[in-house]
Amino acid sequence: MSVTIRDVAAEAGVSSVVVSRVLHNKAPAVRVSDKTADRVRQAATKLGYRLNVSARNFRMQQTMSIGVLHGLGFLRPLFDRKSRYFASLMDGIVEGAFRHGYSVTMCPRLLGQSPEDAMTDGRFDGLVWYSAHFSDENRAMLRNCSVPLVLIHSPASYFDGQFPTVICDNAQGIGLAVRHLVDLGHKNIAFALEGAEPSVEALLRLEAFKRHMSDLGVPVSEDNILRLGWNADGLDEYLAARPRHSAVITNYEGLAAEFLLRAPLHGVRVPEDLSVVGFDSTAYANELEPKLTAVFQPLVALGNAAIDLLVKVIQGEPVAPLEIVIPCGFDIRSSTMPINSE
Amino acid sequence: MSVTIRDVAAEAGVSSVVVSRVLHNKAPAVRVSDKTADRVRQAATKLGYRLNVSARNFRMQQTMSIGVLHGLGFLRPLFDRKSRYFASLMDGIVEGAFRHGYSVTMCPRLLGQSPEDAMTDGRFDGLVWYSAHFSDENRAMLRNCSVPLVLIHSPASYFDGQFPTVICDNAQGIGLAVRHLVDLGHKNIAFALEGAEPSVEALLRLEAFKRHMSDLGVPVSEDNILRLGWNADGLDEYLAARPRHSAVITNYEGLAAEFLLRAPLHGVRVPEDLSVVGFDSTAYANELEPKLTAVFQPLVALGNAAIDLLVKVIQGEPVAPLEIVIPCGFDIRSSTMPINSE
DNA sequence: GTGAAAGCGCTAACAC
DNA sequence: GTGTTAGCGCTTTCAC
Repeated sequence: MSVTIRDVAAEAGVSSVVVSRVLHNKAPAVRVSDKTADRVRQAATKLGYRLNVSARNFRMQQTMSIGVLHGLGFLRPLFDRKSRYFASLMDGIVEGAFRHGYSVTMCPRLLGQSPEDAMTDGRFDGLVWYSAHFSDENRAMLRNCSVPLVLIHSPASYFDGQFPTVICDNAQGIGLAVRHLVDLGHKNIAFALEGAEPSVEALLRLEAFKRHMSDLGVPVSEDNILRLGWNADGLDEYLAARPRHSAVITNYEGLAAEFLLRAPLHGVRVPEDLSVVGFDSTAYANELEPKLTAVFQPLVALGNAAIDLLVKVIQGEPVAPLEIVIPCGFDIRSSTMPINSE
Repeated sequence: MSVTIRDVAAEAGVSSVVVSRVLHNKAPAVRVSDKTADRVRQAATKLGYRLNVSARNFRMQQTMSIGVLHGLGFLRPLFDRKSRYFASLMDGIVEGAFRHGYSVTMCPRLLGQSPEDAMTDGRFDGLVWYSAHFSDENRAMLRNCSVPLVLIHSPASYFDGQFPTVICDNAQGIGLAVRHLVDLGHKNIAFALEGAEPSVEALLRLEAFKRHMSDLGVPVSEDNILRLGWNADGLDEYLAARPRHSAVITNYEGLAAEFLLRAPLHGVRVPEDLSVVGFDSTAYANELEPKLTAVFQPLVALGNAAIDLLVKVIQGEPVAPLEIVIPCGFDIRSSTMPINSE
C-alpha cells in the first residue's frame, strides 16, 4: 500500500536497518557512510517514503502523546462557554506539552467517563487529571494507573501523596478577597458554594474564608455560608428576600455570574446593595455586567507546571516537591464597592 | 511487562484468537461458546488485562483520531486569547469528533509547520485544515496527502474541488453588515483588512463589500478600502488624521478590536465619530468597550459540519455536495449608531 | 467453535 | 559500516 522502510531499502540496495538509522536515528551512533546515507535519502525521496508513526509508537512503546482527563460531572468541557476556565487551563497544558514535543489528545469517553482505559491502554505516555473527585472509585482507579499521571487542583494529601500535583494557593487567594472586602468596610460577608457534595477546592476555599475572617477579627458563623444547590438552586429565594449580607465571595466564576445575572430580577443592585467577588478571573469576568472583581487563578501557569512535572516523571527523573502551589492574584473590577459610599 | 492477550489465553486455556474475539470483537460473528467466553472474561479480569491501543492501531491501520491543522502565520492557536475564534471552532470540532467516537489531537509542529507529516504518517485517520493559504506549496502538500481531509474556510474552487470544504457565507454576512450601516444612514463606509497578502476570506469579504455597496446604490471606490499592514500598521495614522469615513467594516474581530482600543488615543469616539462592525462575533465582542456589533460566523456549526463530512469520507461514503456553505448571523451591539443622531 | 500461522512497519541487539 | 534476526500485541485468514 504505502511505501515502507523495506521498499526504500530495496531501492537503495541496503537493509532496512540502515534506512531506519539514516532517516530517523538522529542519535550520535549513526555509523553509516555518507555515501550510503545519501543513497538512502535519495531513494526515500524518490519513492515518497513517510514514517508510519503507529508502527513506531507500537515498537517504541511510547506515543509522545499526553491525555487530558477531568473529574467533573459534565460530558465535555467547553473552550468557549461562559467561564474560560477550561480554555485557559488547556492553553497552559498545550503550551507545556508542545514545548516538550508532546501532542495533546482529547478523547471521547475519557473526559468524565472511564478514565481507566486511558490510564492503562498504552495510548498515552502520561496523563493530566484535573478536578479529580476525592472518591473511593477514583482512588481505586488511580491505584491501577500504569502511566505517569499528574493531578491539577487536588491537594497531594488527597491521594496519599502518590502523585505529583499542581494547585493554586486557594487559602491565599481567598485571603485576598476577604481582605479586599474588609478594607472596603464590609463586615457581613458571605461565602457561596454549590452542590450537596462540594468539590475539593470549594471546601478548601470555605475553610480559608472562615480562617481569614477570624484572623481579621470579623465574626463568622454558619450564617455567613451560603450553601446553594446545583445550578445555584436557592439563589433566587436568597435575592428575593433582600440579601442579608453586604458582600459575597463565590466559589467560582460561574456562580458569581449567577449573582450578577439574577440580582437585577429581584431589584438587588450590584455592587450598591451587594458586592460580589468571584474566583478564577478569566476573560468572562470582563464580559459580565458589572465587570467582576475576582481572585485570579493562574490557570495557564498551572497547566504549564503540570506538564513540566509530568514530563519529568515520564522521563524517569525524580520529582520534588510533589506538590507545587502557585499563588493567586486579585483583579479589582466593578462588582465591589465600599460599604458606606451610598 | 503488562498483561497481553496471550497471558489471558494461557490463563483461560484457549488461544489468543479466542480472547481477541471475546473481548474486542463485538461483531456478530463471535462464534465462541458462552462457557469459553466466560472463562476468558474471568481470566482477563483476574490478570487485569487491558487492550494495548497502539498495537491495535498498528494492526488495524486506523487510529480513531483526527488531527487539526491550520494555515496561518502563528505558532499555536490559543483557546483563550482575545477573539475566541479558535475556541469556538475547536468546540465544534471536538463536539463533532466525540459524537462519532473519534479523538482529537493537537500536535506540536503540525499547527502551522510541516503538516505534510500529519497527512501521511498514519497518525490520523483524517484531518481538518482551517484557513489553508492558497499557495503553490499548500497545493503540492495537499496533492500528497494520503488521508481524508476536509478544509474549513477555503472555497472548494481554490483546491480544484479536490477536497470537501465547509465555509460560512461570507458574501451574505458582509451583506448584513453593509445593510445595517446603510440603514443607519451611513454612506461613507470603509472596509478594513490587514497584511500585504490578505487571506482567502479577506478577499472574498472585500469583493462582497464592493458588490453589496453597489447593489444598495452607495458609491464605492478604492478610497473605501483601508489596507493596513500587519498588526494594524497604519491604523494610528488613519485615526490621527480623523477618519474620513463614518463607519468601517473590519475583516475580523481582532482588527475591529484595534479600532476600539486605539480610537480613544486619537480622540476618535466610537460609535459617535466612527461606527465599527467586526466579523466573527465571538464572546470577545462582549468584552470590548463599546461592545462590538459584528457579523456572526457560526464557528461551532462549521467545526461540526467539517467533522461530519470528514467521517463520511473516512468511512468511504460518497459526499455531496463538496462545499457546504453556512449562513452568517448579525449581532447588533454598541459600536454602531445612526449617522445623524448627534 | 477453536486454533495455527502470518504479518502489520518498525527498531534494538547482536553478529560480522 | 552493514546485515540478520527477532519481536513489540494485535487481528485476519483459513484450516480443522
